[in-house]
Amino acid sequence: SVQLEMKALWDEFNQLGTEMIVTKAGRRMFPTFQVKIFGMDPMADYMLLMDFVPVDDKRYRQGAFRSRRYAFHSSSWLVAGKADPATPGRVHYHPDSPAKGAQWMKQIVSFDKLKLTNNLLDDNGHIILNSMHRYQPRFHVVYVDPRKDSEKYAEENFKTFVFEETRFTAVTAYQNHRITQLKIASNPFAKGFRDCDPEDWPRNHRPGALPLMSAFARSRNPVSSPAHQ
Amino acid sequence: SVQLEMKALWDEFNQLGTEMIVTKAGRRMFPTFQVKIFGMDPMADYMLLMDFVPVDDKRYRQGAFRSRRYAFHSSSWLVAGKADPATPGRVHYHPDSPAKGAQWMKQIVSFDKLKLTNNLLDDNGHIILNSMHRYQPRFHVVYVDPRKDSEKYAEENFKTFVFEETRFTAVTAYQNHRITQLKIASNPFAKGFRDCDPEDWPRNHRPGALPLMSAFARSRNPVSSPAHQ
DNA sequence: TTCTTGTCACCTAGGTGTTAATAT
DNA sequence: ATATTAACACCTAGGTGACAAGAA
Repeated sequence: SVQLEMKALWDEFNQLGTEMIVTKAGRRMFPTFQVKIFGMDPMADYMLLMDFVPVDDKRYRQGAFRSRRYAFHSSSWLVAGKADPATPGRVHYHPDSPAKGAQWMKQIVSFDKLKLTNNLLDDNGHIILNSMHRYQPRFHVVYVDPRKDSEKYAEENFKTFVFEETRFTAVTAYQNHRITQLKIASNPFAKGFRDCDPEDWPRNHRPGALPLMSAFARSRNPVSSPAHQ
Repeated sequence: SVQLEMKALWDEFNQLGTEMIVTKAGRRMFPTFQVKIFGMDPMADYMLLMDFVPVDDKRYRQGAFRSRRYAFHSSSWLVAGKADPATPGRVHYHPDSPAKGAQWMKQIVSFDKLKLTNNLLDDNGHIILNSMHRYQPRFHVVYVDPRKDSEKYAEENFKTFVFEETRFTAVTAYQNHRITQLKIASNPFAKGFRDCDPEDWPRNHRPGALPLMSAFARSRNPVSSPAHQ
């Protein structure tokens, strides 16, 4: 059996509609997909891997609303048509694969080396996704069968785990400002964009508590004026 | 067969008498021990590991000379007595072990995670060495024998490689100023201590060329006065 | 006197969202 | 109008030798 780590954080994102950035060079996921694993044979070898399947066959686009002077993204997604043709999906093997069950079980397994890209020609082995499409991460455990004719038993040596709260929309830029703020509030690498209570997160964070979000406008670079032509 | 990487740099250090810093928390080696491997069975599993054996049974101490106002370390080592009793030496498994021969051979194998410590009670799995003693790094390749009674064949499944130019003295602080300067000149992490030709190293470095060393005295923090009571 | 320890400024290496410019 | 890209400031994380103080 498998237990999703940081489930509370995943839930919080999922409630807003999780978005993951995709870039040409590859971008890590946040939250990172991490699991605790139970019930393996400690002495047997296993391969751990992830892949990503489309949640539906739709392409999305952003709804928007407009103030007197500015246009803002709303948090609503509109269906924009049929999904782009999906190339055969890549898989990401956990870099420690293969390893013994004992090794996998003795600590949290983290897929923090996994990167998402929108570059169809990527040759870095990253996961290729279409922007503005929704995806479901899947986690697979493969028992390395020592028998010569192990192909025959592929079915029974293979187990898949799906956590629906890890679903997300692939984007090249964040569409929902609340997602942005929650990322800034919870990802240590985005600490530079926080503007309040540097102590209070994530140490004292409780799932029920209100996220420490700032107002819409944050002019970190007051030199440049807002773009509105 | 195995080929030592950065041999020219190792030779340059070895000519001066290589020193490696040991600390309580653990310090990496520089140069890093890296090898290219040839002639493995691409489909077989191998474990790669290193250990460190005393070169002799001596403890060393520094010779010194004295100017009118300051005492300097010389580059000469004096025998200071018999070696400290050696605890059973630890080994460092390359973190990718075990892996297929094909995997090991397709790129340089680097032991950059290996750390040296002088803390006899270290529980981080670092290599424990006695300061002021000389050591010879050794590189071992272990073929993972799939046979049930593999213990019987331990001898033939084991191969050791020794590069004498990687010998060094473990120290808690550098003794030979030329070693310090060569480390500063060639280790990217010490770039902050260079004071000349930031372009010229290591890009244009040739084994025959003179190392880009600065003079003895370098007062980076002019606030504090030199210690000479 | 000689060696060891802990702290520090200064780096490498790379993960963030922002922003302006560009592409579609 | 909307989506993508590339450069950037600002972080995390951790590897350097210098230095002053402490230990043997």
